[in-house]
Amino acid sequence: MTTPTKRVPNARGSGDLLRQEILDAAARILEETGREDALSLRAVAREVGISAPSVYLHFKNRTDLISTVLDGAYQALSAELEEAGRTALSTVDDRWAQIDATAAAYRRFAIDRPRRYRLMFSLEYEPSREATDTPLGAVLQAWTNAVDAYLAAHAPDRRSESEIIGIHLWTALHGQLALWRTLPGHHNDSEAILVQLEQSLLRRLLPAPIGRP
Amino acid sequence: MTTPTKRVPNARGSGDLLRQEILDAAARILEETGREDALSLRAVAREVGISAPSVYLHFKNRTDLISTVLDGAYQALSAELEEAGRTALSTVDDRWAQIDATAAAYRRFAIDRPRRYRLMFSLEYEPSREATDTPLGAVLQAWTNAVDAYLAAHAPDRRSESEIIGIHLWTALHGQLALWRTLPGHHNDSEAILVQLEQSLLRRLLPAPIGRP
DNA sequence: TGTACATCAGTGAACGCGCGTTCACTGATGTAC
DNA sequence: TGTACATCAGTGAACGCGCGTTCACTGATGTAC
Repeated sequence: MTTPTKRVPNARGSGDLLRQEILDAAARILEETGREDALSLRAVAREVGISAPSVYLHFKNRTDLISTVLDGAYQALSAELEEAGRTALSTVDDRWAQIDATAAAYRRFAIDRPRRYRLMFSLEYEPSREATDTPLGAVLQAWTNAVDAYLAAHAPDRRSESEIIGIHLWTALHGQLALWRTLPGHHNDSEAILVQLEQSLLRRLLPAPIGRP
Repeated sequence: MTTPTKRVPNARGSGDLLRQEILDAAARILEETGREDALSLRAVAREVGISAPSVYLHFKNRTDLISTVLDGAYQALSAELEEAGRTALSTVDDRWAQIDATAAAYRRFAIDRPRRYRLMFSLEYEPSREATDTPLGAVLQAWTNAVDAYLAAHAPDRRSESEIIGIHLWTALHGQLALWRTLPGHHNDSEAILVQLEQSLLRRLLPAPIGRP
């Protein structure tokens, strides 16, 4: 239905508009249309309504486009994790609730847009840069922060373990998200088993809260 | 260098020979040649030295070929896990060593042939069948068995947790294998950090052995 | 105020590639008479 | 013992597809004189 005429060029100096449109389209594909394999440059161009070569005006090549998309996704993830923790804390002022909310936010992020999550962690497009100080590093940081806040409140003598426990939480929850569909009891595809596993894991990896033996 | 002449057909009634050759070739590609994405039917045919259509004499289509390869891989994995546990047990008669050996075998399986492991658990080719009684189900069973043997020896009152702890071990180790390259300290790509994480996880998820407080 | 020109944003056609699958075939081997 | 024939294992050519990337281009807009 869209007229196949030429796109009206953006005003001069506003070349960044199309760049953003391209990234938005990629996000949309990752949410809805998605193919079974990764994003294709042509599919993104089609979604925006431009010709394929136009993408090269804004990205060096397909790899560049994809890693830009991924950087945005990692940033969105760490932001959502931090935000969820903050909100929980300001609502009920409970460090356990903070961790719990962080885990739930991570689960939602992965389950609600599975294609995006898969692309993020299939890791064919390796981070290549050093882990810290990187959008991906910020994801781990969010976990470590939540754990550290919890330990500070409930087990101050174990704060040296904040990072290792943060790593355990992240990697273990990622593993659950990758494999839960293959577990017995996954029938009808309900997330119930996933929530159970998540709770069980938190209880096993974190020291019990003070005041609730 | 191979003569591009026609392949000498197998003797009558031995059609299964080629079928096995095809599966072997797929395994070889998954170990060495491997492309960045999944196995292609044509690549497998090339590796065997036959024409692409010949594959259809033995497999319904590409999906059928791949899921046959995967079934074999799941079986190999669960067999290696059980074998590692048995060997450790007969060598040192120590239930902790059994679990430890199982984890190490899992790590080797994943690290030594990363492409195979990725294909196995990228799960684009969904198991579709019910989880138990399936090659994939046997993998979980191997974990549960190892944990149950350990609990029977060291914490008999917690044997009801064998399955859930088995699931935690499996999913958590899978998560570590998926993400360890993105963690800080992974520099020079050494597995050291992975081994550390693995040990740390086992200590945190399993009750301490009797007699070693 | 008018005009030549540079610049910018974007296009259409084409390239060569590997893919899964289909089709009609070939040629050796075993079997029936 | 000889021969016609069915069967089996495998082939070559072709299909239509979507892909990433390159190329020479177009046409509107701003700027210099």
